[in-house]
Amino acid sequence: MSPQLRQHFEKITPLSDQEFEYISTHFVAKKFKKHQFLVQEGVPVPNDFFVIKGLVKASFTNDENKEHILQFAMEDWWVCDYQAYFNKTNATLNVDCLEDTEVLCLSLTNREKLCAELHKIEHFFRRKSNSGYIALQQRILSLMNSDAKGRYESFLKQHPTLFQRVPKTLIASYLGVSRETLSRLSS
Amino acid sequence: MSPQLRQHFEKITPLSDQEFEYISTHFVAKKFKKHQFLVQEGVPVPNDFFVIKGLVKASFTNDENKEHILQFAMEDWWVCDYQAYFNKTNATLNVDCLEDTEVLCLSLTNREKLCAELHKIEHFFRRKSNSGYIALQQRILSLMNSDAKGRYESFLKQHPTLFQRVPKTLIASYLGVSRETLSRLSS
DNA sequence: ACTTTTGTGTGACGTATGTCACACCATTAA
DNA sequence: TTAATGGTGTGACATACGTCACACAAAAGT
Repeated sequence: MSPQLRQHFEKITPLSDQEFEYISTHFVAKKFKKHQFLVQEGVPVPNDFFVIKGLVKASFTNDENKEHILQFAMEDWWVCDYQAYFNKTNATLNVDCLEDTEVLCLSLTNREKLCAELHKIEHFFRRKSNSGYIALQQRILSLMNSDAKGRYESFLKQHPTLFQRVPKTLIASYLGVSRETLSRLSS
Repeated sequence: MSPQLRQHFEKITPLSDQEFEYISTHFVAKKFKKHQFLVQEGVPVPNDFFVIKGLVKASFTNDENKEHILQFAMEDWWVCDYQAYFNKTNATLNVDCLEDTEVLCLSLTNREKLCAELHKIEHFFRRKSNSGYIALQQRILSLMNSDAKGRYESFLKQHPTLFQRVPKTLIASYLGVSRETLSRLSS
Protein backbone atom coordinates (compact mmCIF):
# COMPACT_ATOMS: atom_id res chain seq x y z
CA MET A 1 0.00 0.00 0.00
CA SER A 2 0.87 3.59 -0.66
CA PRO A 3 4.01 4.82 1.10
CA GLN A 4 2.30 8.20 1.08
CA LEU A 5 0.02 7.12 3.89
CA ARG A 6 2.94 5.84 5.93
CA GLN A 7 4.88 9.06 5.51
CA HIS A 8 1.76 10.91 6.50
CA PHE A 9 1.43 8.95 9.75
CA GLU A 10 5.11 9.22 10.43
CA LYS A 11 5.00 12.98 10.41
CA ILE A 12 3.37 12.47 13.78
CA THR A 13 4.38 9.05 15.02
CA PRO A 14 7.00 6.49 13.95
CA LEU A 15 5.73 3.08 12.84
CA SER A 16 7.39 -0.28 12.47
CA ASP A 17 7.00 -2.16 9.20
CA GLN A 18 4.63 -4.59 10.81
CA GLU A 19 2.60 -1.87 12.39
CA PHE A 20 2.17 -0.06 9.12
CA GLU A 21 1.37 -3.21 7.27
CA TYR A 22 -1.29 -4.03 9.79
CA ILE A 23 -2.70 -0.54 9.67
CA SER A 24 -2.84 -0.49 5.92
CA THR A 25 -5.09 -3.56 5.83
CA HIS A 26 -7.78 -1.28 7.24
CA PHE A 27 -7.75 1.01 4.25
CA VAL A 28 -9.33 0.43 0.86
CA ALA A 29 -8.06 2.15 -2.26
CA LYS A 30 -10.59 3.65 -4.65
CA LYS A 31 -10.52 5.77 -7.77
CA PHE A 32 -13.00 8.39 -8.83
CA LYS A 33 -13.42 10.40 -12.01
CA LYS A 34 -13.93 14.15 -12.16
CA HIS A 35 -17.50 15.03 -11.14
CA GLN A 36 -18.01 11.81 -9.23
CA PHE A 37 -19.21 12.00 -5.65
CA LEU A 38 -17.33 10.56 -2.67
CA VAL A 39 -20.09 11.67 -0.35
CA GLN A 40 -23.59 12.58 -1.35
CA GLU A 41 -26.15 14.58 0.55
CA GLY A 42 -28.86 12.45 2.08
CA VAL A 43 -27.01 9.15 2.13
CA PRO A 44 -24.91 7.52 4.89
CA VAL A 45 -21.17 8.19 5.08
CA PRO A 46 -19.35 4.97 5.96
CA ASN A 47 -15.89 6.25 5.04
CA ASP A 48 -13.39 8.96 5.68
CA PHE A 49 -11.07 9.63 2.73
CA PHE A 50 -7.36 10.22 2.54
CA VAL A 51 -6.50 11.77 -0.82
CA ILE A 52 -3.58 10.11 -2.59
CA LYS A 53 -3.93 12.01 -5.82
CA GLY A 54 -6.35 14.51 -7.25
CA LEU A 55 -8.58 17.20 -5.87
CA VAL A 56 -12.04 17.28 -4.34
CA LYS A 57 -14.31 19.74 -2.65
CA ALA A 58 -16.65 19.37 0.32
CA SER A 59 -19.61 21.66 0.13
CA PHE A 60 -23.04 22.49 1.42
CA THR A 61 -25.84 23.48 -0.91
CA ASN A 62 -28.68 25.46 0.63
CA ASP A 63 -32.36 25.61 -0.30
CA GLU A 64 -31.76 28.40 -2.80
CA ASN A 65 -29.24 26.14 -4.50
CA LYS A 66 -26.31 28.23 -3.45
CA GLU A 67 -23.19 26.22 -2.79
CA HIS A 68 -20.82 26.94 0.07
CA ILE A 69 -17.48 25.22 0.02
CA LEU A 70 -16.24 24.04 3.39
CA GLN A 71 -13.05 22.50 2.24
CA PHE A 72 -10.86 21.59 -0.68
CA ALA A 73 -8.76 18.47 -0.35
CA MET A 74 -5.81 17.51 -2.47
CA GLU A 75 -2.87 15.14 -1.97
CA ASP A 76 -2.34 14.19 1.70
CA TRP A 77 -5.54 15.78 2.93
CA TRP A 78 -8.40 14.04 4.67
CA VAL A 79 -11.92 14.84 3.65
CA CYS A 80 -15.37 13.71 4.68
CA ASP A 81 -18.69 14.87 6.03
CA TYR A 82 -17.49 14.32 9.58
CA GLN A 83 -20.75 15.15 11.22
CA ALA A 84 -22.48 12.41 9.30
CA TYR A 85 -19.53 10.04 9.52
CA PHE A 86 -19.04 10.18 13.28
CA ASN A 87 -22.72 10.32 14.15
CA LYS A 88 -23.72 7.72 11.56
CA THR A 89 -26.33 9.99 10.09
CA ASN A 90 -27.00 10.93 6.49
CA ALA A 91 -24.72 13.43 4.80
CA THR A 92 -25.70 17.07 4.62
CA LEU A 93 -22.60 17.80 2.58
CA ASN A 94 -21.45 16.72 -0.82
CA VAL A 95 -17.90 15.74 -1.56
CA ASP A 96 -17.09 15.56 -5.24
CA CYS A 97 -14.09 15.49 -7.52
CA LEU A 98 -12.67 18.51 -9.31
CA GLU A 99 -10.10 16.20 -10.90
CA ASP A 100 -9.76 12.46 -11.31
CA THR A 101 -8.75 11.33 -7.86
CA GLU A 102 -7.45 8.37 -5.90
CA VAL A 103 -8.25 7.94 -2.25
CA LEU A 104 -7.80 5.53 0.61
CA CYS A 105 -11.06 4.82 2.41
CA LEU A 106 -11.20 4.33 6.15
CA SER A 107 -14.49 3.09 7.57
CA LEU A 108 -15.58 4.36 10.96
CA THR A 109 -15.42 0.82 12.29
CA ASN A 110 -11.85 0.40 11.13
CA ARG A 111 -10.88 3.81 12.42
CA GLU A 112 -12.21 3.09 15.90
CA LYS A 113 -10.70 -0.38 15.80
CA LEU A 114 -7.28 0.99 14.94
CA CYS A 115 -7.58 3.70 17.55
CA ALA A 116 -8.51 1.16 20.20
CA GLU A 117 -5.80 -1.31 19.25
CA LEU A 118 -2.96 1.10 18.60
CA HIS A 119 -2.51 3.95 20.99
CA LYS A 120 -0.23 5.57 18.43
CA ILE A 121 -3.06 5.84 15.98
CA GLU A 122 -5.41 7.38 18.47
CA HIS A 123 -2.65 9.84 19.20
CA PHE A 124 -2.28 10.54 15.50
CA PHE A 125 -5.93 11.31 15.04
CA ARG A 126 -6.08 13.45 18.14
CA ARG A 127 -3.23 15.55 16.79
CA LYS A 128 -4.87 15.79 13.38
CA SER A 129 -8.14 16.84 14.89
CA ASN A 130 -6.47 19.47 17.04
CA SER A 131 -4.80 21.04 14.04
CA GLY A 132 -8.04 20.93 12.15
CA TYR A 133 -9.81 22.69 14.98
CA ILE A 134 -7.21 25.43 15.06
CA ALA A 135 -7.42 25.91 11.30
CA LEU A 136 -11.18 26.26 11.45
CA GLN A 137 -10.89 28.85 14.20
CA GLN A 138 -8.59 30.82 11.96
CA ARG A 139 -11.10 30.58 9.17
CA ILE A 140 -13.89 31.86 11.39
CA LEU A 141 -11.76 34.79 12.43
CA SER A 142 -10.98 35.56 8.84
CA LEU A 143 -14.67 35.46 7.93
CA MET A 144 -15.48 37.81 10.78
CA ASN A 145 -12.49 40.10 10.62
CA SER A 146 -11.60 40.45 6.96
CA ASP A 147 -13.51 41.73 3.99
CA ALA A 148 -13.61 39.98 0.63
CA LYS A 149 -10.27 41.42 -0.44
CA GLY A 150 -8.50 40.44 2.76
CA ARG A 151 -9.77 36.88 2.63
CA TYR A 152 -8.91 36.60 -1.02
CA GLU A 153 -5.36 37.73 -0.42
CA SER A 154 -4.72 35.50 2.53
CA PHE A 155 -6.14 32.54 0.63
CA LEU A 156 -3.77 33.34 -2.20
CA LYS A 157 -0.89 33.42 0.24
CA GLN A 158 -1.80 30.28 2.14
CA HIS A 159 -2.87 28.14 -0.78
CA PRO A 160 -1.04 29.18 -3.92
CA THR A 161 -1.32 25.63 -5.26
CA LEU A 162 -5.07 25.43 -4.83
CA PHE A 163 -5.38 28.86 -6.34
CA GLN A 164 -3.96 27.48 -9.56
CA ARG A 165 -5.90 24.25 -9.62
CA VAL A 166 -9.32 25.51 -8.59
CA PRO A 167 -11.60 27.68 -10.75
CA LYS A 168 -12.15 31.11 -9.26
CA THR A 169 -15.87 30.58 -9.09
CA LEU A 170 -15.23 27.89 -6.51
CA ILE A 171 -12.67 29.91 -4.64
CA ALA A 172 -15.31 32.60 -4.35
CA SER A 173 -17.70 30.12 -2.86
CA TYR A 174 -15.02 28.96 -0.42
CA LEU A 175 -14.33 32.53 0.65
CA GLY A 176 -17.98 33.34 1.09
CA VAL A 177 -18.10 35.94 -1.66
CA SER A 178 -19.99 36.09 -4.92
CA ARG A 179 -18.21 35.09 -8.09
CA GLU A 180 -18.61 38.61 -9.45
CA THR A 181 -17.13 40.32 -6.44
CA LEU A 182 -14.10 38.05 -6.50
CA SER A 183 -13.62 38.75 -10.18
CA ARG A 184 -13.65 42.48 -9.54
CA LEU A 185 -11.07 42.10 -6.80
CA SER A 186 -8.39 40.66 -9.04
CA SER A 187 -8.82 43.32 -11.71
CA MET B 1 -11.40 17.14 43.34
CA SER B 2 -14.55 18.21 41.58
CA PRO B 3 -16.89 15.36 40.65
CA GLN B 4 -17.89 17.57 37.75
CA LEU B 5 -14.70 16.74 35.94
CA ARG B 6 -15.18 13.04 36.53
CA GLN B 7 -18.72 13.12 35.21
CA HIS B 8 -17.45 15.04 32.24
CA PHE B 9 -14.86 12.38 31.42
CA GLU B 10 -17.32 9.60 32.05
CA LYS B 11 -19.68 10.90 29.41
CA ILE B 12 -17.11 9.45 27.06
CA THR B 13 -15.17 6.82 28.99
CA PRO B 14 -15.67 5.07 32.32
CA LEU B 15 -12.98 5.55 34.98
CA SER B 16 -12.10 3.65 38.12
CA ASP B 17 -11.73 5.57 41.35
CA GLN B 18 -7.98 5.22 41.24
CA GLU B 19 -7.81 6.31 37.66
CA PHE B 20 -9.78 9.41 38.32
CA GLU B 21 -7.83 10.19 41.44
CA TYR B 22 -4.62 9.90 39.48
CA ILE B 23 -5.94 12.02 36.66
CA SER B 24 -7.13 14.72 38.96
CA THR B 25 -3.65 15.24 40.38
CA HIS B 26 -2.79 16.74 37.00
CA PHE B 27 -5.31 19.54 37.33
CA VAL B 28 -4.99 22.70 39.35
CA ALA B 29 -8.03 24.62 40.58
CA LYS B 30 -8.07 28.38 40.20
CA LYS B 31 -10.54 31.17 40.76
CA PHE B 32 -10.90 34.36 38.77
CA LYS B 33 -12.98 37.47 39.24
CA LYS B 34 -15.09 39.13 36.59
CA HIS B 35 -12.87 41.00 34.11
CA GLN B 36 -9.79 38.98 34.96
CA PHE B 37 -7.88 37.32 32.15
CA LEU B 38 -7.22 33.60 31.89
CA VAL B 39 -5.27 34.12 28.70
CA GLN B 40 -3.79 37.37 27.53
CA GLU B 41 -2.67 38.36 24.07
CA GLY B 42 1.07 38.34 23.65
CA VAL B 43 1.94 36.05 26.53
CA PRO B 44 2.47 32.26 26.59
CA VAL B 45 -0.45 29.93 27.29
CA PRO B 46 0.67 27.11 29.56
CA ASN B 47 -2.84 25.92 30.44
CA ASP B 48 -6.08 24.73 29.00
CA PHE B 49 -9.10 25.50 31.20
CA PHE B 50 -12.09 23.44 32.17
CA VAL B 51 -14.80 25.70 33.52
CA ILE B 52 -16.34 24.51 36.79
CA LYS B 53 -18.44 27.58 37.40
CA GLY B 54 -18.86 30.95 35.77
CA LEU B 55 -18.59 32.29 32.28
CA VAL B 56 -15.74 33.48 30.08
CA LYS B 57 -15.21 34.58 26.52
CA ALA B 58 -12.36 33.92 24.11
CA SER B 59 -11.88 36.71 21.63
CA PHE B 60 -9.63 38.30 19.08
CA THR B 61 -9.14 42.03 18.92
CA ASN B 62 -7.95 43.45 15.62
CA ASP B 63 -5.83 46.50 14.84
CA GLU B 64 -8.90 48.74 14.72
CA ASN B 65 -9.74 47.57 18.22
CA LYS B 66 -12.71 45.61 17.09
CA GLU B 67 -13.35 42.51 19.12
CA HIS B 68 -14.47 39.22 17.60
CA ILE B 69 -15.66 36.53 19.96
CA LEU B 70 -14.61 33.04 19.05
CA GLN B 71 -16.19 31.25 21.92
CA PHE B 72 -18.09 31.58 25.14
CA ALA B 73 -17.41 29.01 27.82
CA MET B 74 -19.51 28.23 30.81
CA GLU B 75 -19.84 25.24 33.13
CA ASP B 76 -18.37 22.04 31.64
CA TRP B 77 -16.77 23.78 28.68
CA TRP B 78 -13.12 23.85 27.80
CA VAL B 79 -11.55 27.09 26.70
CA CYS B 80 -8.12 28.25 25.67
CA ASP B 81 -6.14 29.82 22.88
CA TYR B 82 -5.40 26.42 21.41
CA GLN B 83 -3.14 27.65 18.68
CA ALA B 84 -0.83 29.22 21.24
CA TYR B 85 -1.26 26.39 23.73
CA PHE B 86 -0.42 23.52 21.40
CA ASN B 87 2.30 25.34 19.51
CA LYS B 88 3.77 26.94 22.62
CA THR B 89 3.62 30.38 21.10
CA ASN B 90 2.26 33.60 22.53
CA ALA B 91 -1.47 34.11 22.63
CA THR B 92 -3.22 36.03 19.88
CA LEU B 93 -6.51 35.69 21.72
CA ASN B 94 -7.75 36.96 25.04
CA VAL B 95 -9.79 34.86 27.39
CA ASP B 96 -11.48 36.83 30.14
CA CYS B 97 -14.27 36.44 32.65
CA LEU B 98 -17.80 37.73 32.17
CA GLU B 99 -18.61 36.44 35.64
CA ASP B 100 -16.57 35.31 38.61
CA THR B 101 -15.38 31.89 37.55
CA GLU B 102 -13.70 28.74 38.80
CA VAL B 103 -11.63 26.58 36.50
CA LEU B 104 -9.41 23.54 36.49
CA CYS B 105 -6.10 24.16 34.75
CA LEU B 106 -4.43 21.51 32.65
CA SER B 107 -0.91 22.25 31.49
CA LEU B 108 0.18 21.02 28.09
CA THR B 109 2.80 18.84 29.74
CA ASN B 110 0.23 17.20 31.98
CA ARG B 111 -2.19 16.80 29.12
CA GLU B 112 0.35 15.01 26.97
CA LYS B 113 1.53 12.98 29.94
CA LEU B 114 -2.00 11.82 30.68
CA CYS B 115 -2.66 11.06 27.05
CA ALA B 116 0.50 9.01 26.82
CA GLU B 117 -0.08 7.14 30.05
CA LEU B 118 -3.79 6.53 29.75
CA HIS B 119 -5.12 5.49 26.41
CA LYS B 120 -8.60 6.32 27.68
CA ILE B 121 -7.66 9.95 28.09
CA GLU B 122 -6.19 10.23 24.65
CA HIS B 123 -9.43 8.74 23.41
CA PHE B 124 -11.39 11.28 25.41
CA PHE B 125 -9.54 14.20 23.93
CA ARG B 126 -9.77 12.85 20.42
CA ARG B 127 -13.54 12.62 20.77
CA LYS B 128 -13.73 16.10 22.23
CA SER B 129 -11.64 17.51 19.45
CA ASN B 130 -13.75 15.79 16.83
CA SER B 131 -16.93 17.31 18.20
CA GLY B 132 -15.27 20.67 18.38
CA TYR B 133 -14.25 20.41 14.76
CA ILE B 134 -17.75 19.58 13.69
CA ALA B 135 -19.18 22.46 15.69
CA LEU B 136 -16.79 24.90 14.07
CA GLN B 137 -17.72 23.65 10.62
CA GLN B 138 -21.33 24.34 11.45
CA ARG B 139 -20.40 27.82 12.55
CA ILE B 140 -18.56 28.49 9.32
CA LEU B 141 -21.55 27.34 7.34
CA SER B 142 -23.80 29.57 9.36
CA LEU B 143 -21.51 32.55 8.75
CA MET B 144 -21.52 31.86 5.03
CA ASN B 145 -25.10 30.78 4.58
CA SER B 146 -27.18 32.86 6.96
CA ASP B 147 -27.70 36.55 7.31
CA ALA B 148 -27.62 38.38 10.63
CA LYS B 149 -31.19 37.43 11.45
CA GLY B 150 -30.69 33.76 10.69
CA ARG B 151 -27.57 33.52 12.80
CA TYR B 152 -29.21 35.40 15.62
CA GLU B 153 -32.16 33.06 15.66
CA SER B 154 -30.17 29.88 15.54
CA PHE B 155 -27.94 31.16 18.32
CA LEU B 156 -31.03 31.85 20.37
CA LYS B 157 -32.23 28.32 19.73
CA GLN B 158 -28.95 26.57 20.39
CA HIS B 159 -27.81 28.60 23.37
CA PRO B 160 -30.81 29.92 25.27
CA THR B 161 -28.77 29.88 28.49
CA LEU B 162 -25.95 31.95 27.09
CA PHE B 163 -28.46 34.30 25.58
CA GLN B 164 -29.62 35.14 29.06
CA ARG B 165 -26.21 35.42 30.69
CA VAL B 166 -24.33 37.30 27.99
CA PRO B 167 -24.90 40.98 27.11
CA LYS B 168 -26.22 41.40 23.60
CA THR B 169 -23.29 43.53 22.59
CA LEU B 170 -21.12 40.46 23.02
CA ILE B 171 -23.55 38.16 21.30
CA ALA B 172 -23.38 40.53 18.36
CA SER B 173 -19.64 40.25 18.32
CA TYR B 174 -19.91 36.46 18.47
CA LEU B 175 -22.32 36.43 15.55
CA GLY B 176 -20.19 38.73 13.45
CA VAL B 177 -22.71 41.54 13.39
CA SER B 178 -22.61 45.08 14.70
CA ARG B 179 -24.24 45.80 18.03
CA GLU B 180 -26.71 48.14 16.33
CA THR B 181 -27.81 45.65 13.71
CA LEU B 182 -28.45 43.01 16.35
CA SER B 183 -30.46 45.46 18.37
CA ARG B 184 -32.63 46.26 15.38
CA LEU B 185 -33.23 42.58 14.77
CA SER B 186 -34.89 41.93 18.07
CA SER B 187 -37.22 44.91 17.79
C1' DA C 1 -17.23 20.31 -36.80
C1' DC C 2 -20.73 21.47 -33.90
C1' DT C 3 -23.03 22.09 -29.72
C1' DT C 4 -23.01 22.33 -24.84
C1' DT C 5 -20.90 23.24 -20.71
C1' DT C 6 -17.73 25.70 -17.81
C1' DG C 7 -15.11 29.64 -16.51
C1' DT C 8 -14.59 34.48 -16.46
C1' DG C 9 -15.28 39.62 -16.98
C1' DT C 10 -18.15 43.77 -16.46
C1' DG C 11 -22.11 47.14 -16.15
C1' DA C 12 -26.37 48.74 -13.59
C1' DC C 13 -28.81 48.57 -9.60
C1' DG C 14 -30.66 47.08 -4.96
C1' DT C 15 -29.92 46.11 -0.16
C1' DA C 16 -28.18 44.36 4.13
C1' DT C 17 -25.27 45.85 7.19
C1' DG C 18 -21.64 49.00 9.10
C1' DT C 19 -20.61 53.55 11.08
C1' DC C 20 -21.38 57.70 13.65
C1' DA C 21 -24.14 60.23 16.70
C1' DC C 22 -27.03 60.93 20.42
C1' DA C 23 -30.09 59.55 24.26
C1' DC C 24 -31.42 56.85 28.14
C1' DC C 25 -31.13 53.76 32.04
C1' DA C 26 -28.97 50.54 35.41
C1' DT C 27 -25.10 49.32 37.96
C1' DT C 28 -20.90 49.96 40.22
C1' DA C 29 -17.21 52.77 42.18
C1' DA C 30 -15.63 56.94 44.72
C1' DT D 1 -24.62 61.61 46.35
C1' DT D 2 -22.24 62.03 42.50
C1' DA D 3 -19.64 60.40 38.90
C1' DA D 4 -18.11 56.85 35.86
C1' DT D 5 -19.01 52.78 33.43
C1' DG D 6 -21.59 49.29 30.85
C1' DG D 7 -25.60 47.94 28.24
C1' DT D 8 -29.14 49.07 25.02
C1' DG D 9 -32.15 51.55 21.55
C1' DT D 10 -32.67 54.38 17.35
C1' DG D 11 -32.05 57.80 13.49
C1' DA D 12 -29.30 59.35 9.32
C1' DC D 13 -26.13 58.15 6.13
C1' DA D 14 -22.30 55.51 3.69
C1' DT D 15 -20.72 51.36 1.43
C1' DA D 16 -19.35 46.72 0.48
C1' DC D 17 -21.30 43.35 -1.56
C1' DG D 18 -25.06 40.59 -3.85
C1' DT D 19 -28.02 39.98 -7.83
C1' DC D 20 -29.30 40.09 -12.58
C1' DA D 21 -28.01 40.63 -17.18
C1' DC D 22 -25.19 40.16 -21.02
C1' DA D 23 -20.91 38.95 -23.52
C1' DC D 24 -17.15 36.15 -24.73
C1' DA D 25 -13.79 32.54 -24.79
C1' DA D 26 -11.96 27.91 -23.79
C1' DA D 27 -12.77 23.18 -22.95
C1' DA D 28 -15.40 19.12 -23.20
C1' DG D 29 -18.62 16.06 -25.12
C1' DT D 30 -21.14 14.26 -29.35
